[in-house]
Amino acid sequence: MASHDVSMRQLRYFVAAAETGQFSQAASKVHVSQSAITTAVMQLEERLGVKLFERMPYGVSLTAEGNKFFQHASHILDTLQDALSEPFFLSHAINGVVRVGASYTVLGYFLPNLLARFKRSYPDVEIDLIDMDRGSIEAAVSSGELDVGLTIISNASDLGGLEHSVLIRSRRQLWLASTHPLMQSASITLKDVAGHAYIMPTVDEGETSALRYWHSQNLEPQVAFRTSSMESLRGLVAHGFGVTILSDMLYRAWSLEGKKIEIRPLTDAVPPMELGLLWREGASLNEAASAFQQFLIHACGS
Amino acid sequence: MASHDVSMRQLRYFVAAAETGQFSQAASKVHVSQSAITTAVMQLEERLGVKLFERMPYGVSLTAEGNKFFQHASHILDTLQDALSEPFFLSHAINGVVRVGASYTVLGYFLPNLLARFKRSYPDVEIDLIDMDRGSIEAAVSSGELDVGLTIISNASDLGGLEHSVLIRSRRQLWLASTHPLMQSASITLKDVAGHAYIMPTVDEGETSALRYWHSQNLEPQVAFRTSSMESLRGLVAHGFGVTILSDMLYRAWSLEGKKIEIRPLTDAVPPMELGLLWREGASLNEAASAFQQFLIHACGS
DNA sequence: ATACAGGTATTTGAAAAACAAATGGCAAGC
DNA sequence: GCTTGCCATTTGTTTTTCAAATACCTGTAT
Repeated sequence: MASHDVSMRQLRYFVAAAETGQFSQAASKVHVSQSAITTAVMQLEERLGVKLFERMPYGVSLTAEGNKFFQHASHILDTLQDALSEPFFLSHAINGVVRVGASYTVLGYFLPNLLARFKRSYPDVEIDLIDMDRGSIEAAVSSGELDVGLTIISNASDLGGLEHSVLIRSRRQLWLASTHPLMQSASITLKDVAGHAYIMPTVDEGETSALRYWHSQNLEPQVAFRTSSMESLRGLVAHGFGVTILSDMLYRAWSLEGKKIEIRPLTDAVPPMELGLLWREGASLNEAASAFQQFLIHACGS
Repeated sequence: MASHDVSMRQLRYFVAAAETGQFSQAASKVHVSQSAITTAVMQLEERLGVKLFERMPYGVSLTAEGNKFFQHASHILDTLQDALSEPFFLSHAINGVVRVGASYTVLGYFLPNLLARFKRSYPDVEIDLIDMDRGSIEAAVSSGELDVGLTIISNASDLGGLEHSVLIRSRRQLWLASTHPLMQSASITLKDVAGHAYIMPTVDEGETSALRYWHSQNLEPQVAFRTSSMESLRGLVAHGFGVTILSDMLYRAWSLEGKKIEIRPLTDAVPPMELGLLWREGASLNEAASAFQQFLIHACGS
């Protein structure tokens, strides 16, 4: 009587709720009534013996345990989608090696899940993964040393000789501690942010890409720290030493020490981060590389 | 009207059927009636538009597509189990590096899934994975160069100074092509196998461990090929060039070219393969290594 | 203070899904 | 040709899921 089994339906509703931050909005996203979401989440919480959401007057927000469960749940739904949408026939026949270059944040935040999923669908394709900066990746793809590259394409100015496809566009938002004064503001502009200590990430050309939109509004961030470590950045933000603006792809709600990091949209049009796939113009990819390319495009498509 | 959503329940029933090879046996395994299994599998087949099982008079057997779907489905159920059974509280706080040594087949066939699952549960633990032979792993664990080792423990004779825990016992069975004459026999002994061409795997001490049980019955295999490549071995078996005896852990129903490989139990008591975790006697593991150890033991437990 | 607006929780009766048990059909082995 | 051990189908019951209405809770504006 304790553990009515967890269902896909519950996971779908839970994930929708986690993604939207509101039960009612989640309800319309998955085309059911709000009570269905409420009930499903309650059943999950009962089954797990853990509160998954903190109920706020304006919606809900994941607890630490909820956040963890969210990782698992999304992974399950992703895997299910792979299982359902695959071209059933050829994938087992494909083998070979794909040489992939990826830049730092792509490697750490974007690829791990997708690689594991790819491997499950194409068990006989070997991925040769190389960690490089954007410039080197572009050069190596051009010269044919790499089959494909994965970079933050919005940092690139000229991609002569390379074909590309944008895999995800990830909105840039303000990261801040729950206790930060800006949490009070209903809406936040870049000018508001300029009045507070800023933590400048330096990985993957973070500084130049940030300054591009700061300068386009004739503003200057008040840089208090400069770091190439995402972990330390998270810690600094969580403890209220400053705020930063980064893409949702890099966002994790919790710092290593278990303090929550909040995000708020910026009303200025800060351009989104674009992560893209590069390959050599005109060159025909081998079968394995082509499968990898198609897989990524498809997995990011919906 | 086409796509009544796939449910966990269907996946559970499907996986049970795939594992047992009989709907009726699967039914009793998951404590439902046989018609429930039939219906669930039919719904899946309808949803996917693909036949998952070949119905035989003595049970069912996965099709190529079914086998593929089976990989995904088991992964989903594993992930769900991780999500439900985790100690929710500490895992996010744990970070550090675990140095793991694993031998060839362990690395290729046992670890990939588990590593991905571990990473999802403990995102801040880094696994430093090193490919070594059994002897070197035992030495490196003894000396403290590695935190833990993963080896085929049934090959070891003496583990002085090392603690160990058997993670899985994997039954050794006969692999053969669907067209092989031995497929006709209702029951097969080692002596029967001695009358046919044998393909001898040489990886991970395959030859010495095989000869151990051959010689204990005063028999000698008729070795036609000797190979260190699992891929070529699979191809040779699938094409009927010979048979081999290997553990279920290494078994995959389909060769790279898409030909099916069958397995049959041996009526002689061929000892199972034992895969074990090694660590240094008396040494206290660091937090990350200990989490890894516990995770493996738990994940293999049920 | 009070009303309101935006959220979540609860109740209720109807619709759909899942179930077990019984029955039917099919093929292999005796 | 009978029996046995499978999977498939049918049937009526039980359980789950659902939407809609309503209650509730909490900040905000009046």
